[in-house]
Amino acid sequence: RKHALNCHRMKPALFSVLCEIKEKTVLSIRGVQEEEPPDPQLMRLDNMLLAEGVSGPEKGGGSAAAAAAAAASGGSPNDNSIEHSDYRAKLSQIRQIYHSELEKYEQACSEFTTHVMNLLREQSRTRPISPKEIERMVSIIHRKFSSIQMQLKQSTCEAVMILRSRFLDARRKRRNFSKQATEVLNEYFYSHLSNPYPSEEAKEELAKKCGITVSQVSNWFGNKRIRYKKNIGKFQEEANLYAAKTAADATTVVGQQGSQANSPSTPNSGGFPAPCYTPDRRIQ
DNA sequence: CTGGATGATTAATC
DNA sequence: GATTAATCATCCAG
Repeated sequence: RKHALNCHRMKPALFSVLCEIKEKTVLSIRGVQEEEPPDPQLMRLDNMLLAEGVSGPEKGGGSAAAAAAAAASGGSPNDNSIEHSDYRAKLSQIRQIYHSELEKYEQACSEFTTHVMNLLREQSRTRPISPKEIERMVSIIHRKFSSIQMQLKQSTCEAVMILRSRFLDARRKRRNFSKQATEVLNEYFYSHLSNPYPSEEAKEELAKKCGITVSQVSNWFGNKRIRYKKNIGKFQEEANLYAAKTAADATTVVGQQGSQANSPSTPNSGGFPAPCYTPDRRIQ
């Protein structure tokens, strides 16, 4: 009977009528909000992944990328190249997982889609299913899968953020300055105890001499000032040591005027907000 | 392992 | 923008 029905000469006409009715009654009701604007959240995630180089174009082989990055940061031979390579290794790991997952999803999606399409096409022989409806079904499937993809993107973003905070946050890979660097910094600090605020030029000078950055010099002085002020007693010994050191230097290079009142025997007990406020105001 | 030292970050302040 | 004060995260000597 089925076969007889399918072969009936009125069947195509009947089919199209049934499809039309169905479209009018069911599809038109739900098909109102068909077009949704691109999700801003998804766009944000996409942009971030792109910026991090996770979802972007394949940037050559791993070694080539490493070489390029090394050349890009080749200006200063800092020892953070190891950390960077570690960071990039982890990042590429994330990237790999992301891409394989994405591919898996895409494959599953297309598989599922073709499966559903075949099923619907098969059923359309006995049931009124218009091509439009199949199309709709496909778009529904795609939307579902893209929401899954968004979850993947979200979790990938999270992983990248965690990685960043672990590697790029310098606090986590703190190295103490070299002995001579702290020597130089302390020397400056204790010889300018009445006004331990190096100018920009002085900071650059110190940075160069210590092999650190200007902001590191600023950090050091910020920490030193506050910690000295907080417990002057604890730094007394150090103060005497460096006062003696600079005094020795002054004796070797004769001709130093004593405007600073450097008294090694009686160290300044008042601290640097000294009673004798020495205005060394610099122009900004 | 633990506590102090230390470099870096952050919120508040000027 | 610079500095302070508090805090974080790590280092390191004991």
